[in-house]
Amino acid sequence: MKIKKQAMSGDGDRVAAIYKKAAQLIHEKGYDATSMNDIAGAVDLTKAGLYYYIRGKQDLLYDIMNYGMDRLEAEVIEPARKTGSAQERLRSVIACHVRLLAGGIGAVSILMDEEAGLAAKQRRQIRKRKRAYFEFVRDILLTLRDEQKLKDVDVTAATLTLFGMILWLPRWYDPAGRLSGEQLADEMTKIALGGLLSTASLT
Amino acid sequence: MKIKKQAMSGDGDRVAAIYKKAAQLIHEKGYDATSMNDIAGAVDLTKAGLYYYIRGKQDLLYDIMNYGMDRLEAEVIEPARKTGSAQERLRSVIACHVRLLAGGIGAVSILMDEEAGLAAKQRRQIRKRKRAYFEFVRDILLTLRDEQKLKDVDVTAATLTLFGMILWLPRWYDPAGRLSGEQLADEMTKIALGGLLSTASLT
Amino acid sequence: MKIKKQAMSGDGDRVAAIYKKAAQLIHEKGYDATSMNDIAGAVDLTKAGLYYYIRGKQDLLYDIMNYGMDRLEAEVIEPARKTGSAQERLRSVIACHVRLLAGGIGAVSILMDEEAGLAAKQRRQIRKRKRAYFEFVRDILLTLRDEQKLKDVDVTAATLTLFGMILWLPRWYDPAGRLSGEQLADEMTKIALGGLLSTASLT
Amino acid sequence: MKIKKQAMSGDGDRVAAIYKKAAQLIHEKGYDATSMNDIAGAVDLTKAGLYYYIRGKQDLLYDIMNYGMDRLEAEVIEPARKTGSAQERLRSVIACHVRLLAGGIGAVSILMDEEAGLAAKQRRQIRKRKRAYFEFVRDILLTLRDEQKLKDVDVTAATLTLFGMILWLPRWYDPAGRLSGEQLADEMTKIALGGLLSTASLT
DNA sequence: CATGAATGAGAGTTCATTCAT
DNA sequence: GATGAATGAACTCTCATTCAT
Repeated sequence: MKIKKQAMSGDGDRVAAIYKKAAQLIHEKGYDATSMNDIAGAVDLTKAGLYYYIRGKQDLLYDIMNYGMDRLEAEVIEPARKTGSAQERLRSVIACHVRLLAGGIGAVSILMDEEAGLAAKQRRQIRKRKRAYFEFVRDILLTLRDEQKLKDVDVTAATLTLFGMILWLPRWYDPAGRLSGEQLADEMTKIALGGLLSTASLT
Repeated sequence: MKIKKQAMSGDGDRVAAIYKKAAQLIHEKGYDATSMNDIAGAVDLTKAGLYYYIRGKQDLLYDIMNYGMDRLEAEVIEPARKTGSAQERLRSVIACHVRLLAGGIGAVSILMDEEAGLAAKQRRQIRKRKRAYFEFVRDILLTLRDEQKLKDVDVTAATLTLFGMILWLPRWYDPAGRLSGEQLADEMTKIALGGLLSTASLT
Repeated sequence: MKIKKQAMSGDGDRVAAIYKKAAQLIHEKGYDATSMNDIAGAVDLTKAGLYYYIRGKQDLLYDIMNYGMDRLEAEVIEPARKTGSAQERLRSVIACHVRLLAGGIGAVSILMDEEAGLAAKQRRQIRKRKRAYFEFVRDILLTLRDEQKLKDVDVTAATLTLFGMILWLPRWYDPAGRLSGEQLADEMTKIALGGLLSTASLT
Repeated sequence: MKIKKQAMSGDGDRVAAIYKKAAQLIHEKGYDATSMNDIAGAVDLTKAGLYYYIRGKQDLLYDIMNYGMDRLEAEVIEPARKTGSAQERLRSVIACHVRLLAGGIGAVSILMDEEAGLAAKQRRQIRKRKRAYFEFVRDILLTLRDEQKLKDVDVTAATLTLFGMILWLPRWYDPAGRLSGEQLADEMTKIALGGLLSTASLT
């Protein structure tokens, strides 16, 4: 008995392929500039055929973003949650997020850029999940502050500044370039921790 | 005799008002999602009336971006160029750029986001100017490395990471919020320098 | 005391200059493709300024066409009317019309091409004048037939064929080219008369 | 298996119907004055629906003109090429061209009128084909001159005058009128040959 | 006389979406 | 499952025309 697979589960599912290509195209050209025709063509379907698999352009974006958030939670938040100290948790978040983005998964890269394309209700939903991630990281910084391991900075601003470093990455990182994702994760962790932690706690 | 004013000089010029509002709208909704109707309505004109002042949507974007680059060069690069040490130059760049972005000038915020809307020839022009800014900052880091004041990081990646911190700002900063632009400049300078400079050179 | 001159009378009148340039532009690019801006620019006026002299685009076309008909009547019909024999009348019509067209007067060249731009009422008026010219020439052929000087052809078709030869001229004739208007008038008269008159009457 | 039909082949193809109606409308009202809405309405489609079949207005015109040239070459040049003497070749060209135009095929009637609507590259292409036709006919006249069968006229001017007679036809000929296309071809051949050939060679 | 500013109407074109087959 | 055909709505842009100054 065939069971309908979870979207974008990575198996042979046609839907997964559509989501992947769509996410990639949207990452490259932007949501508005990516037409259903572009997407259909990229997965060898006609525009009409595409609609057998998806409900509409907006829903496609919504699904992609939710998939991106799934990955983010699974590969950034979950590992960090299992990590002992706040400092290690922060290091883990940064390194994992950088690694994830360096992986070039369109769905994750898109996350912060294309909210405007969503319907109001969907946007609210996605924002809630993003906010949870933000709070998760901010809480780490708050803990670090309590442990007097944080530089004397505004915690919210610091969190957002940290996000900037990380989330800017899809704009310039070339997986085929000089630095591997792993190396980049190292470099950026170094910079970010250097920027956030008090000098004393950097050893 | 009436003299044609510099575009976006901020005076009563109608064109300036159009550029300003357009930049703001494009910043808020994105270039594609901002229709000429939106822009016209925002400056109390009909769509057709708008075309009395501008040549077309693409040219409008191009003009706005060039204006944004003008401001960037005048208010970030120029002051830094006059600054003595590389370390001070870096501090100046960060603080000035943050202050400029915190000022909420749409034209500057847009700079990094809407390149796709430009014609090929225009894009090349804008890219050249952006590249010059990137090189300017990268050169500062290179100098710092020679002076052994830089952490042991890949200079290019570090420059781009620094840009991420700064350029992400328009996504979240609220001028009416808790932190003034000046405060934010301080905070972010602290974080950025902490992340980039070797521990020894931080006093 | 200044007296309002007849439009396009050839003197220094501003209106005359407008008509002339407009006619020329319309001849070159077609009525629809010629914008009021084009016309205004060609006579060193703004679009708005143009409207001081003319009532509108359609009326401008109408006036130009009437001027063209005036010239046609004065320089083709009138001379022919004063000519003795039908055969000489025909020769005169052909030669004069060719000469007129070779003169490169836009208003005359346009006559047969831009009727569609007129309002219904204007079109009817212009058509009436054109029809009169057609009848005038056709009557010459009818007379020639009675005199047995015409080839055995359908008179209406012959008249229209004759018109074709002549009216096609503005499409290809270059006043700066090899043939003068006078020479061309000779050549075309030779061909046309050869085509229409019975062999016997050609001497 | 459905095979894509040749455009304008006259069968049931939708595209063919569009080309035909479009050509007809353009012939009647001119290219500029014919809107995509007009064309769409004439084939019972919406403006948007029309774009399923064609690439754009300019390309539509280009395709129509090429089709017109195809017909001209097949039905005027080809038959003449197979004809023995130059004199017979000339007679054939005139008669065939007249017959073709009398057939009321919009695409052929348009050929000489709407070049201005084409893009530069397209115009060059169409001009090349027209020029070839012109040269073909001019060569016939040159041959006739060598055979001393031509009146003493400028060959280029004579060719263009001949074209005038023929190409003017769509302006006035009514297929439902008194004269059949066949009759008209006879009449016009008589006139044209009478006009061009030396008296001696007319028998 | 002439203009700067503005507009309503309409142009060509694209696009997400639908539906019978 | 997938498509060819079609559409309504929206978009960018142009143009003839007007009017206060």
